[in-house]
Parts: sequence; C-alpha cells; structure tokens
Amino acid sequence: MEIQGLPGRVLDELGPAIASGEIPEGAVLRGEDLEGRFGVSRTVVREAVRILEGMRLVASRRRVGITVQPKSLWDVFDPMVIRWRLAGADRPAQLRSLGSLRVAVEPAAAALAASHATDDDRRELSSLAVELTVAAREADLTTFLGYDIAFHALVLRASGNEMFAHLGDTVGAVLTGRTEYHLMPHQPEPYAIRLHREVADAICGGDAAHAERAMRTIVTGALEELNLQLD
Amino acid sequence: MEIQGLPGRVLDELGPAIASGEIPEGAVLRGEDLEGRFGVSRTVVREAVRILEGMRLVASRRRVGITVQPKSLWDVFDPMVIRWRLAGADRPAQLRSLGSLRVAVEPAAAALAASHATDDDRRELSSLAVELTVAAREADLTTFLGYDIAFHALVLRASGNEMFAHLGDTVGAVLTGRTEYHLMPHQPEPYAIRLHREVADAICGGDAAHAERAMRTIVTGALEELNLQLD
DNA sequence: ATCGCCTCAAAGATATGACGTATTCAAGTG
DNA sequence: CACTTGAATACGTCATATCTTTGAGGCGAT
Repeated sequence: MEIQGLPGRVLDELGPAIASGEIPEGAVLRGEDLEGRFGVSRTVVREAVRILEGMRLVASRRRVGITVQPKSLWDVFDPMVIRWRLAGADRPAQLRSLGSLRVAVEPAAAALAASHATDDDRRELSSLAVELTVAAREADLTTFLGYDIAFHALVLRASGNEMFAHLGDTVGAVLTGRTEYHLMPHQPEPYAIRLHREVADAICGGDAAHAERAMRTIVTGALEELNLQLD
Repeated sequence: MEIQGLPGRVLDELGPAIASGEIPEGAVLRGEDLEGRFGVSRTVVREAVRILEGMRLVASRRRVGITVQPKSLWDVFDPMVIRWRLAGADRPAQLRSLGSLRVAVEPAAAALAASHATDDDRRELSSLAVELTVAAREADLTTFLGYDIAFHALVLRASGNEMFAHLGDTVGAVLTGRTEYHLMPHQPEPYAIRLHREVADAICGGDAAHAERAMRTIVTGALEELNLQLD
C-alpha cells in the first residue's frame, strides 16, 4: 500500500503537511531545502515531489520552485490524499465529504449487488451480518468495527462496479475514523444493526429496491449522526 | 493538467499501454530497457515509474523489475487513469463504470445543489439550460456538448461537495466519449433537454427532491442508452 | 517617466558514473 | 531431499556535471 524506500519517508512527512494545510496553498518549497531537511539526495526528493505532482498537490516550475497547488486542483479521490486529510486538520471537512459520497454511492451499490453478487458474496454477506449482530450484542466495538468495514466493502465489491469497489478502503477509513472520533460509544444502535441484516437479506434475495432503501437508511443515518458530532 | 518534461512523454506512452491492457497485468518491465526504448536517462524513467507507482499501476521490486499490478489495485479514480482507459480497449467497461457512478452521484449532487448553490451558480445554471436548449434545437452538436459538459460540471460544483465537484472533468470526458461513440446522432432528445431545464429550475427554486428526480431520469436514461450502444 | 529589450542568475531538468542492497536462483553440501 | 550459501541481477541512492527555462533587474530609447 505504501510507497517504498526513502521517497516514501519524505512523502509521509510532506504529504500530510500539505494535505492538512500546514503548508498552505501557494507556498513555495525549494528542492535543495528539502534535500537538507530530510537528509536525502536530489534523486529521492525529486521522486517524492513527482509523486505529489501526480496527485496534483504541487507543481514544479523552473526558476520558481515547488509550489503547493490550490486545494481545488488536488486529486481528492487519491487514497493517500484522503488518508492524509483524515489524519489532519481537514478531518471534519473530509468526513463530511465522504459522508455525502457514501449516501450517494452505497445505496446504488447495494441495489447493483442484489443482481450482481456471486453466490459466495451472498453467503459471506449473510455470515458477516450475523457476526456483526453478535459483536454488537456483546458490545465488542473493535470486532464490530472490523465486521462493519468488511460488510460495507463487500457490498461495494459485490456491486460488480470496479469504481464502487475501490471505495471500500475509503469507507473503511471513514468508519475507523468515526469510531475513534466518538471515543467508542457504549454500543452500536440496534436499529442500525437490523438494517444491516436487512441489506444482507435483500441482496441475498435479489431484492434491489429493498437493499437500496435499507442501505440508504444506514448511510443517511450515519451522515446525520456525523453532522451532530461535528457541530 | 499534464505532467511536464520528459517523464511526461514517457508517461504518455507507458500509461495508456498499461491502462488499456496492452501491457498485461503481471508483465515485468526493466528500467534499463525503458531507458533504451524512450532514449532517456535513468532519472527520467525512474520519475515516470514513480508516478505510475503512485497510481498503483505498477510496483517496482529489487532484483525483479517493474511489474504491472493487477487491475484491482489501480487507482481507478485517478483522472489520468480514467482518460487512458477511455482512450483504449477498456473504453466500454470504463464507460459502464462511469455510467453507474453518474447515476449514483449526480442526483445526489443536484439535490445538494438545490440548497447549497450560490446565486451566481443559479444564474449561470439557468443560462446554461437556455443555451443548451437553443443549441439542441439548432442541432449544433459540438456547441451542445460544450454546454452539456458545463451544465453537469456546474451542478456537481454547486453541490458544495469537493469530491462531487472533482468528478466534473470526468463526467465531461464521458459525455465527450459518448458523443464520439455515437458518431454524432441526429439530435439530442427533446425530452432530455426538457429535463435539463427542469433540473435548473428546481435547483434555482430550492426544490431538492425535484432536482434529484429530474437528474436521476437524465443519468439513468443515459446509462440505458449506453448499454444499448455497447451490446 | 514608461516601455521594451537584453543580460544574468536562480532553480529545476536531465545525464551519467559509482556504489549500496535486497532478492532470487542455483550450485553445493549434509 | 532439504538446507545453506554465494553470486548474479536489477532496483535504490548518492554525487556531480551540464543544460534549459524563466523571472528580475538594468539599460537605453522614445
């Protein structure tokens, strides 16, 4: 998942600093300064900067330096950018954006999954729904989080749409972030749990409309709760 | 938009070759071979490869080489990857994926726009809806395409969600691709045009439900038409 | 005083040689 | 046959040299 080697380490410090806004839009970095700051060679700095350039976080121009691009140009769907922003000061805004994205995508994915899921997918989905219920009843939040992430990722994957499928990790990051943010509340809401089972049953039974409706209830609920927390 | 310099030129050839499947998953490239093939130095090849690595199209391992990653790992939301796939053999699959994504996202964006759009947004949206109608009536497909792209991009931007906003260019690429694919059909459907005006009016009037419904009709219609064309 | 051109220097872009290091594959050994 | 070991390989990193672009300041003419 991570970028390897020294450029990766440069990236791990520079990326979050830019994505969080600590290094503001319009700021200019000099390659030579970065060499000194990280104690690495030109080669390494250049490769790290190239990757940031690929994400449109920075642009490099002769005679000027490496300038941080305006946020509106960033590749906000890049998993690394999302992770960096979730870890920094932009976290509330990023959670809100992702919340709306989930509301848009996950119901559609659930509907598609009802007709596209393989038999294995359906079996695993049922199984996950059961384990989810058990973990919730036992108030085992860590285990619950794991199953919840797996559940949503599976629905996205089972939709048969590769773009939806790739949002699985991102949704996982949101759920993790949310659990951390709430500082581990007592217990997942029983109603939300029942909805997860409903989604699983509807997908297994091929009922697209029902799957979509139940999933929409889940994600809109999550978004409302999020907005309450963030205000 | 493009990556500058020699790495950019390497990327322009290597990226499409990988994204289109011409260089298949699992294939191994050697840095030294690439130097010869493109007539550039190690530096340049390495930087280009780093960018591809950032998109998860390839992974570089010692003693092995640069291996093309399985498609399931690609950053399918990266605008460059999308463009490359739309230009190559993967075009039908990419259009289908994007079609479903549009169905999920654009209605949600329209609903949000109804409450989040600025006055300027609303004015411009109305104006675009009118110009769209005129261009359609005159069967001026090129002009129509331009306004259509601007219309959908504006709705996405006016939603106030940065992630939705960033799909504007992608949707534009889809619309362009669709127009090219159809080899310029006679005339945009009058019904679809009326729906665009409905979306604009609903957003201007703050009617989120109506905007969402009309937009959903537009994008589901586009998806159905696309599926007809691709079968 | 303003405009335009010219020169120079700053900073990235590219090329190249040298060396480091992980990884694979195969030969060798018990 | 399993395990160890060593050498070959291809990427990783560093250092240096040179090229290219471009911004800023100076200079002169109008």
